[in-house]
Amino acid sequence: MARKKEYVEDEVIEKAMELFWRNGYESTSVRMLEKEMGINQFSIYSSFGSKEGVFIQSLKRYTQKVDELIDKLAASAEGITGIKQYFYDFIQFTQKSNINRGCLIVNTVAEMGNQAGAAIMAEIQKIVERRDKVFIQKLNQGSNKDAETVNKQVNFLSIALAGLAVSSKVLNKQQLDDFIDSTFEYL
Amino acid sequence: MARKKEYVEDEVIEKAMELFWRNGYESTSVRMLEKEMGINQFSIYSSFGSKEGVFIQSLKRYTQKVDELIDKLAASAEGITGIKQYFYDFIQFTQKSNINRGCLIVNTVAEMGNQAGAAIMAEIQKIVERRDKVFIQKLNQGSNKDAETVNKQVNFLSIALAGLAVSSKVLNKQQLDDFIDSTFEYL
DNA sequence: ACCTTATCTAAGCATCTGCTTAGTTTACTA
DNA sequence: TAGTAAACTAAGCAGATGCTTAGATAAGGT
Repeated sequence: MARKKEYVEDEVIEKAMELFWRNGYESTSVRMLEKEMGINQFSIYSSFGSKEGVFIQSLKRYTQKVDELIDKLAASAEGITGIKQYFYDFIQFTQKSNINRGCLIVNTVAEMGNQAGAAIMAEIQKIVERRDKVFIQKLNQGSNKDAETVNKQVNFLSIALAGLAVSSKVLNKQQLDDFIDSTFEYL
Repeated sequence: MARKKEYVEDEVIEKAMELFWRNGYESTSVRMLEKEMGINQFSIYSSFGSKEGVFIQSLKRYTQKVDELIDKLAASAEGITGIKQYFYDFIQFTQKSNINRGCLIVNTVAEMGNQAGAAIMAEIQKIVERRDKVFIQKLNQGSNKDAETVNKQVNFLSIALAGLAVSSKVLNKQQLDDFIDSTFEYL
């Protein structure tokens, strides 16, 4: 009946994600996407509708990757030590291939703040909520803190992780590791 | 002999700074600067050379403002409590006028990472070094920790502050205050 | 083999980007 | 009051921006 797509959408989104991750949303042009994804602008628009559409799919792909890290934490027998390991895993995840790209989610918050479109906001909240849920679970493991305390600890870890993500763009590994050490010293 | 400028450079830079602070470097166009600064593009280029030139001057103006907060801390009799107050002062400083603009320095790091031009990098390092110096001084106040401990604490505070700055774009005051509480709980 | 339908290429759209330049206006000196 | 030098206005530059569209190409059912 009709012609077949010459590309797999998941594969080209992976490449788009890398580009947005490195450059941010605004600094990534459709021409750059075209080159990196290896498909024509027509195909980009017919598959994803708009530049923002490509970005949202990239965010979804990104959250899938972060989900794997969260899965590992959730499956771990450790409590707080497991969360600490998540921190280490996370900075390793962001620094693959010698480029200081930070975290796509944190980068996006920094770039768009609360002016981000609803679909983007939704994607960000989704990953944050899932992560916080597992953090809470791990913080409760083998102790009986009240909900308020745990809540405050999750809040602390969340903002600490954001700091780590931005800072990873300019600081060295030692400084990041030291920060993680300090963060978990009294937790 | 010649005509007078109809604007004061410091005054128009103040407005440029506000714009960069809200929107970031890339998302701020020369046309937007023209409107906000209230002067023609010719004047912008004759006074500051380029868009980057305007940005660098904006950074300098920003660091002057942050310097006032650091001055207050340096003048304070308090040690660690003084640093905690600096954290509160800082989030208040970023949130003037109900816009969640975060911190211009942290925003710039998030946007450009280590790809920032030398002049921009220099300006960022200048303010960070000055702040860290005062932090160290305050951490040493009334205690005899070894240099390594203090160094690690400054590193911790620096990254925590970055986290606070990004997070201030999407979190509420209670969450930010709770984070500050947690940060200084065991320091 | 032919027709339908989706996918491809590549050129094009209006608008915006950072920056420049020709020509006018202003202020001060001589 | 005439001359000079800087600062103004506003039009314009080439190239980039996000997105669209006309026409060629290919895959399958009949």
